[in-house]
Amino acid sequence: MDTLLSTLNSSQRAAVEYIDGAELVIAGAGSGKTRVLTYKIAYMLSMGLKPWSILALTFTNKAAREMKERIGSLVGPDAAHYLNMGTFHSVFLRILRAESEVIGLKRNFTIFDDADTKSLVNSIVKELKLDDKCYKPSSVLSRIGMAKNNLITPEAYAADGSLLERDHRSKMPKLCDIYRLYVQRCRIANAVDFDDMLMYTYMLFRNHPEVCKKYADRFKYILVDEYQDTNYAQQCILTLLTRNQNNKICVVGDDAQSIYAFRGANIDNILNFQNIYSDAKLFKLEQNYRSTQNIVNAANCLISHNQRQIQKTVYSENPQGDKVKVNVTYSDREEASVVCNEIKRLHRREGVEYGDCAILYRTNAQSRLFEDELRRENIPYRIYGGVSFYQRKEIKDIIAYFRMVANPDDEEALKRIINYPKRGIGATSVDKLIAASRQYNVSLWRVIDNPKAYVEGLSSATAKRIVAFHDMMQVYIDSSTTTDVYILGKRIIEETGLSQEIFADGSVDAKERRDNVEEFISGLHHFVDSKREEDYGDEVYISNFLQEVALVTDADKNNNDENSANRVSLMTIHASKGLEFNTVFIVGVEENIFPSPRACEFPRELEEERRLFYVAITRAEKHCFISCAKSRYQYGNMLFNEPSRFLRELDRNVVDVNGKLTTNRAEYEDNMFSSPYNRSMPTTRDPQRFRKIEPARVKSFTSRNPEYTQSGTRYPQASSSAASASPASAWQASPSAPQRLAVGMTIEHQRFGMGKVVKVEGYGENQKATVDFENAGTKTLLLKFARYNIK
DNA sequence: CAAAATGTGGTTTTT
DNA sequence: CCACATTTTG
Repeated sequence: MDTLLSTLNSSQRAAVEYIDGAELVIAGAGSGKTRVLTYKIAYMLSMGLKPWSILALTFTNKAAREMKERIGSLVGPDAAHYLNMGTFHSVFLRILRAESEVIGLKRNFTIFDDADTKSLVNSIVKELKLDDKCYKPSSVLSRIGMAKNNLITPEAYAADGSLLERDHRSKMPKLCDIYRLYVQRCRIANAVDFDDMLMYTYMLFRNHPEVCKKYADRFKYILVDEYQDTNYAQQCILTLLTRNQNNKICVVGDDAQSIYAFRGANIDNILNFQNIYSDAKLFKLEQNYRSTQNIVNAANCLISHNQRQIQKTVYSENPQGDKVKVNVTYSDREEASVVCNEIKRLHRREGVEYGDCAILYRTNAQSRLFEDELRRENIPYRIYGGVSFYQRKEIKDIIAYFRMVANPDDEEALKRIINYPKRGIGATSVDKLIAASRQYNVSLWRVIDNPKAYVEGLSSATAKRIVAFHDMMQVYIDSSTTTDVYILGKRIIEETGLSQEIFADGSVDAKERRDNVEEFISGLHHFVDSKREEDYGDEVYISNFLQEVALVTDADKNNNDENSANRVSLMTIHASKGLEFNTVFIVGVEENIFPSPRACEFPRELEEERRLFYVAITRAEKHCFISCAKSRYQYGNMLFNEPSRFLRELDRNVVDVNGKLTTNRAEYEDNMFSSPYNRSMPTTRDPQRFRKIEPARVKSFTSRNPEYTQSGTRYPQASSSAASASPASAWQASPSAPQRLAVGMTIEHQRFGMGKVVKVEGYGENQKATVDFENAGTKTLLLKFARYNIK
């Protein structure tokens, strides 16, 4: 242990060795924060603390896993295995599961993800007959989320005048009603959302002191990483577990890197920590080991413009290094080109690997131009962010089946799959079922158990199909506690027709989806295997799988495989938190982008943007390039943004500026047409646009004018006999055909080509056929409209 | 039912 | 411009 400690500097060591009480560690960027945390835990273990009495809370699962590994390599894997380590959400979810009865949930409750909560809000808004223009799910959910993060129940919300007034002002006076219903629906569905995990934990501990005591007795020492990004609910839970119980707490963070206020994080938690824990000892880690002096100085210079912060002096004893370079370009395309050229130059002349470079931007939409340019230049790159694996439709469909098996009351899951794959339960029927579920205040699952009893005027054919669906799911539910998730999962995918749906479609587009499903199934296998190993041979059921999968995200994936090796990284600044790169490009540093326009109204939010910029700069080890463009396309039209105010805050002693930090449109236009870059660069954009002629408007006129576009080529279906000369008429107009169509026939479809009829159902208007096409996969056609010939 | 056309709206994001 | 939802069309 002593040799371990001797590798730390004096302040790091002091922070590690203090284990007598509340502790606040302010860890400047690149100051070895993770090292301090891991060594501290190792130190506590060496002092005789039991691993299971330590609780370490992190921001991401990945951080928890890595820390556990590092501690394992310090003190041996056995002790590390017994540490309680994870995100707030994963740790508290486990507790909620164990104590579910106390808070009135069934143990098998499921978790609503973003799509579920959005869909739930949409249906509530519709039910209350509110205007969905005013009540956009995103804004409704953000209000509900804020309420939950601040531990405000629907009742408290309805009683809070200032909240109501605010909702009134923003044209959402019924928000508290939506909130109340939202909570009610979640409970009926036996489901929790992400914010509930914190709020329910708080309620559990506050309302049931004996339960709180039980966990407080278990967690003698609590460590919290990234404390600057915790919210009020998290802080309150910690208070219940520590201050009132005399447990030790150590929080680590950097107020200058608090960048998640938009989702509830409260920087006051770290700023006021010593008010809550008056005896808390403060440690500051101020030596930066990551970056050159110039980079550290530039970052310090920037952040000094913030008022609300804890005083500290971050310094570096690394080489001075190059000055941070600021480059003003004329256009967004030029910016991309300049960045790529610089990457190529560094690669050729200074031996900087592609994998050492990162391009950081404020919003995901900015990645496009860089992507294009990197591809054109054959520079390998990797984009972080975007749609994650578990967000893909095909994967979510499978998981919806799993969720329903684990928790049949899960209404969002049920709605998703009751008619997918198609089983003849249309939207109208589903609406009736849902209405009945509201009317009788029972879950949808109860209703579909006996639909005729709840719903008037349901055709018996439909009722039969609904019951068939119910019974099919019931079989899976019955085997879900005896059959492991891999076996049952495969059965579900095959028997419900999901695999048909995905694998029958031979098109190129579907390839990726098929691959995803394959990957998912092999992931299931892997999950079962590794879980068995971990838990010494226990069976692994669907519920076990769901419990973990709900909290897994792409950011947790290890990106160290050869696939991502040595590629330029592209990501938002938010996603770059905690990472470091030899060379960093911070792009699009312009007013209206960075800071974003919404942030400019309030000083608090502006300070957060500045911290975000601080995070970006401090990712860099050796080289930091900042750029902004004087013109840029956004939403299809040209913008002329000023360079960001943050750039003017950077002292010229540490920053080299290439170009002027002011601009206006006239100046832009002068330069645009004289710049050699813009003349030599072939561009798809018509320079005429700069002269304010709107070619788009001309185009839209033609496409919106049916007489112009379509005269002579299209005829209404009803008069198709009159159109016998047109090419389309070579295809049989349907109405005469359906009676003659039967299973086993081969037809030639106008668009899909040759195919074999595998199913015919319905009568008259609604008759439809399922056809297995040679090249286009299996399709269901409504015969009223289909154009085909019988062969 | 499925594809095409039209309309709309648009930070950051992890759990 | 682009992704998504809704409407129209065959």
